[in-house]
Amino acid sequence: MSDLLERLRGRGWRMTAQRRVVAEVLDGEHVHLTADEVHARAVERLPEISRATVYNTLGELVSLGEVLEVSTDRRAKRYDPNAHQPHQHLVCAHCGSIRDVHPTGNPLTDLPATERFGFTISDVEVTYRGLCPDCASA
Amino acid sequence: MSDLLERLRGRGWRMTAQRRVVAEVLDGEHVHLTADEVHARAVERLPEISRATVYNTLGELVSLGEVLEVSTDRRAKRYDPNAHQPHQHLVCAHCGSIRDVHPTGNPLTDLPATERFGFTISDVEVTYRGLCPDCASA
DNA sequence: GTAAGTGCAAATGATTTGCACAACA
DNA sequence: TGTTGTGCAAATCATTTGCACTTAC
Repeated sequence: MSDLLERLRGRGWRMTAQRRVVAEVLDGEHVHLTADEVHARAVERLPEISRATVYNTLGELVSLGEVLEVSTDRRAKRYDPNAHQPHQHLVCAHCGSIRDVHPTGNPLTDLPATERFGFTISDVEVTYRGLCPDCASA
Repeated sequence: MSDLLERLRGRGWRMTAQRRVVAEVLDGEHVHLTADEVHARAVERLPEISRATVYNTLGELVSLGEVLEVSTDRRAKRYDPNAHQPHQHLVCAHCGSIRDVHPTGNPLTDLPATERFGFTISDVEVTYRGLCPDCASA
């Protein structure tokens, strides 16, 4: 419960029914949804919301830095509302589901200059891959 | 130069001109190509090769475990021929290019049982994000 | 000779876009 | 009231597929 809505309002984000619903669907989730899943849940609360609006809104939240875009495979991108706390991802190799896990004292692996090939590094991501309980038992 | 061709022949992979060219294009690369880039380079050597064949062949190399599929964003997947040595990736947030970097004694972060949420973990990936020299200077 | 690979073109799935209409500030 | 957001439908991009043809073994 990080009160995404609160933060957005504080930033002067123009509020509409559709935007509120999208933010509400995302807020506090630790299992990340695809744009289509967000749309499906949004429709439950606001039947006339369109897919395009959900895509636009998600894209906007990403550029505001309030939501992270996570792509793990060629399937749909997933949206992670926990852009604040540093965390890692657990990804199911079979169904593509993603959930957050929290840093366990992992040494923020640093890359020596000789291995940077001129890149300016701004972020390091750690992803654990495996099977989620549902896929493992199927 | 890991001689991908050698290994494939050794595994009894049915060889054709198209498959040879695809394997040759990938072999030894440390900067990873998209399917379309592989196709473009393959066409230079074998003008009549089709995109579908390149896709088929790449998919096959992936299921043989000889090539790794890397997806970092919603752009095209990229193919990494160094499925053997463990390594990490350096990704340009702007143009999407990817290159290998080699482990620098980083402790393969382990995830405690309490943070696994029932997942069976089989792999850990580390990705460095930033800007490549070209995009940084642009 | 025959199973397997290839090319083409059409199909698919996720996401984006153009544009007329509607609604927040 | 004017700028910004919304919905629809059509467009785009990467990738996959169906199917008749060709080829490695």
